Amino acid sequence: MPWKKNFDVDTARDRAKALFWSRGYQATSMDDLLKGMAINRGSFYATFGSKQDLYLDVLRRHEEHYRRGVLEHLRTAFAPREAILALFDAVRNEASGPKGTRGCFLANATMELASSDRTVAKIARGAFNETEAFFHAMIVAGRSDGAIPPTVDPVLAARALLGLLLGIRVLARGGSAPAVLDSIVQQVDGMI
Amino acid sequence: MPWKKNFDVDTARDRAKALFWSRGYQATSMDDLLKGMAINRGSFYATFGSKQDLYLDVLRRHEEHYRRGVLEHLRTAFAPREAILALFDAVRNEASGPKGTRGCFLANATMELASSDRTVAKIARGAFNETEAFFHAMIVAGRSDGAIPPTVDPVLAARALLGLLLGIRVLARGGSAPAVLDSIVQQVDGMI
DNA sequence: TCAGAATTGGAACGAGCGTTCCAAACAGTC
DNA sequence: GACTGTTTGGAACGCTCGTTCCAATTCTGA
Repeated sequence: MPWKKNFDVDTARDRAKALFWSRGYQATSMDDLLKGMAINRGSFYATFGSKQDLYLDVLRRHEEHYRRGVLEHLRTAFAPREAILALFDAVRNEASGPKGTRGCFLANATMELASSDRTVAKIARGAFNETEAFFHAMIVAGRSDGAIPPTVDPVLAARALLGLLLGIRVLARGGSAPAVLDSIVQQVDGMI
Repeated sequence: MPWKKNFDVDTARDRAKALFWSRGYQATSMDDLLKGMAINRGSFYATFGSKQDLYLDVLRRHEEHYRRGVLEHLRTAFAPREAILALFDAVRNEASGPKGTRGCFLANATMELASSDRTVAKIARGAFNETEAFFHAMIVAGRSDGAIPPTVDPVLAARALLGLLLGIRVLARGGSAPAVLDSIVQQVDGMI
């Protein structure tokens, strides 16, 4: 029997994700990756295939585990209206923190690659749709339990919230003042 | 005295802008540029300095002439409330058209380069601030002329509108359905 | 008509890219 | 302790990148 790799695949992938997240796909070179992941070329190609394979793998995992997990957590841990506010709050806090200019992994991927890479475009579209569906479901439920006024149109509001969520990320990546992000979160509070 | 260039500098720059806009900075190679601009290396470097110089030049011109021009036009051609709606309408229409996936030049530049290039970050920040100021001024004026209810907070709403504007662009670049963009514009109508 | 000056086209460069390849190192099995 | 099959580290590859350089070309002013 062969021996096991002497590095942790998940750890290496997480480090790669951090690099892709803050620098983007093209601006992250193989040398950056190898140094950041603390492995070398042979191990990299044997384990992850190629730079592109790794990126898509990271993107898919982010999308299927991280993002969905967050929404699922919000769905179960909060009342509908509070789930929406908690999401915006979390994004605001993250954007105001040290890693703020990383923005949103999915939004970054969309802006950089969606117009040239169909796989990325497809993943992004799916993520946007699911997030919109999350907002929609929360608004419908919130109207039922009385926390959200019935004047709020679920379809319209859900899409507007999706737009605001992405907008916050762009502003964050551009280094906007936290006060601007605060205002948007406050506006969401008044909107639903 | 020397002779004149036998290509039009402005035309060439416009063509370069189109390329940068749809593909981004890094993904546009020198060969792409030379072919698209229909000039050759010597002329390029003699006229525009370098790829980076040209990009920053294009970005600055877009920012100082195009974007400011649009806002100025809206300011003078429409009543305050209608100016805001007209802006969103224009963005929606552009995003639904054939060039929709280009997104917003400024937003694209921010996402791709603001975290690594201070000049880009500075230009973007300025543009965002001016756009926010435009919304703020229109809301204040709209409240004065009665078109916008006094319950709308100028600061909060202006920032939310800025967020929505950028969000629309991200969704557009990701290839979202026009109906989603329509909904957001509709939501803006109800928001102010 | 000719000298002067800037443009033009294209060859060439060095650097960096992602990737391939392979000998050496190694863990587990017989 | 030799065999087996992977992993490992690093040299090397071919390609593309942005840029430089220069001889030929082209137009203007004298």
